[in-house]
Amino acid sequence: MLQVPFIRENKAEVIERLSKRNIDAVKMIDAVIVLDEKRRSIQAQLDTVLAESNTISKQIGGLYKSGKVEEANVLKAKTGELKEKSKTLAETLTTVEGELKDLLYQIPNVPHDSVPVGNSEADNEELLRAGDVPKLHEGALPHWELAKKYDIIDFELGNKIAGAGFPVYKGKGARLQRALIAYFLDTNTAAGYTEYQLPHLVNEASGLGTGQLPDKEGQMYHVTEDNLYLIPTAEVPGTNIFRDVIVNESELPISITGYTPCFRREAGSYGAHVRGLNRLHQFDKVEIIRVEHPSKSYKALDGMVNHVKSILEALKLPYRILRLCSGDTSFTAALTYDFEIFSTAQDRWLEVSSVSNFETFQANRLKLRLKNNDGKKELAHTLNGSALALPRILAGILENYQKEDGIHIPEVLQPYTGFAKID
RNA sequence: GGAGAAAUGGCAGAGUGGUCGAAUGCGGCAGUCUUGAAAACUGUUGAGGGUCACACCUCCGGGGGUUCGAAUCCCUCUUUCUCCGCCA
Repeated sequence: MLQVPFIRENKAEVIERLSKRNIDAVKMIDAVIVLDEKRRSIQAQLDTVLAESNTISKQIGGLYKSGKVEEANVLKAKTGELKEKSKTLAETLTTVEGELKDLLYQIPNVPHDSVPVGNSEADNEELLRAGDVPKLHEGALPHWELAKKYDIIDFELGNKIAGAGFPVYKGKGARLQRALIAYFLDTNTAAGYTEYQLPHLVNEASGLGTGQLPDKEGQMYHVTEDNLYLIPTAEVPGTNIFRDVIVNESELPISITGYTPCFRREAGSYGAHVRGLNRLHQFDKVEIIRVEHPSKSYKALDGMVNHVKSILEALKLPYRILRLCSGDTSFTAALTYDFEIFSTAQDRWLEVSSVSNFETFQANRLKLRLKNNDGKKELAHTLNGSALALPRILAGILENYQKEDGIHIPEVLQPYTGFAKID
């Protein structure tokens, strides 16, 4: 959520920057300013009425004490009118505040200056391509075939138990999943992130805090009985640790990591591109989250990018880094870098991480503030990224590391898997 | 799930209808003292709205009500604790 004072003071700039997202924000921004003025004017009127009413109440108290009941009753009669007035004003205020909030919920974050203009993923800017694409033997298979051949992932079984998009990992497949989670967590904690285990269901306030609600309501599984949502990413419970929190500047940066399963309804996805592990309703992910001082958040973002890079390099997977274009950058993010690994067997790039700076967009909804060293309060910046999402990493390992005699496990993972080959 | 108790500032904890945004202690911050530190002492220290700045308004778990006036009374929801039941 953008900050109203920022919108008010930088109206033209906000509209200009939002236009990068192909949004004509003129009407919305004007409406925000009008509603905010209305809000403040009504607030002021209400305050005046309440002030008068408070004064009279105090006088009545004094009169009663000195036994002047008659005079007190005269004043009492006066308060009825004030009460009516304040009630009406308070109702109007609630309405206007609601309208303003609804409107603000509809306005996405303003993209960072470096974000290239574009409509789709085709316009994303490739910044780096690294790692060797292996030459596979004749008859190399895509991961869903490999999964069947070595009996490590059973998609049909998952289908039976839950439905499409809920794979069952077994044997060395299950162990490899566990190894990846442990390896990622160890790597992240070694880099200074504190490990958390977080709830997998969250309440409505948390969904609003990080921006999944109301914008992406249909993408989350909703447990209506208890009004809870299954998390689509650890970003939601992880970032909401800091909802309604004021941190001291000296406590920054805050760096946390956590493994969670992620649940996504993926309404509207279909076809060959969602085959196998490419798109799932339930998958595992290790997330990194940071809370930063605004002056340091972009440096932190670079640090996170380098961290993810180092993991992919350790796994020896061919990858590239993209700077997402305005059309592909999510609603809440100001700047996002995507990591993709190249799957030789599928001959396509697979997204494995998305690292974003949300600046104050989430913090404003979360009311996550920092008290700087001068004692002044301002909104903090939040960031997060995957380090990493499992399914496509697994797909990449299976496909890129396949040899005729089986799938060779990347060296760094072997201490975690306890085996060097799946055959 | 049943019975009872409770929810107040960073923490602990007073406050049961008016002068309470709220005693006191701890913690935090600043200062005095000290070569420095500790101790001791002094001062200061919640959040939001509003204003150029004040004034002023709101907030004592959430929501609603009674009253001229609510942290205080009533209703309701949530959460926590104790006991019982069930249970990985």
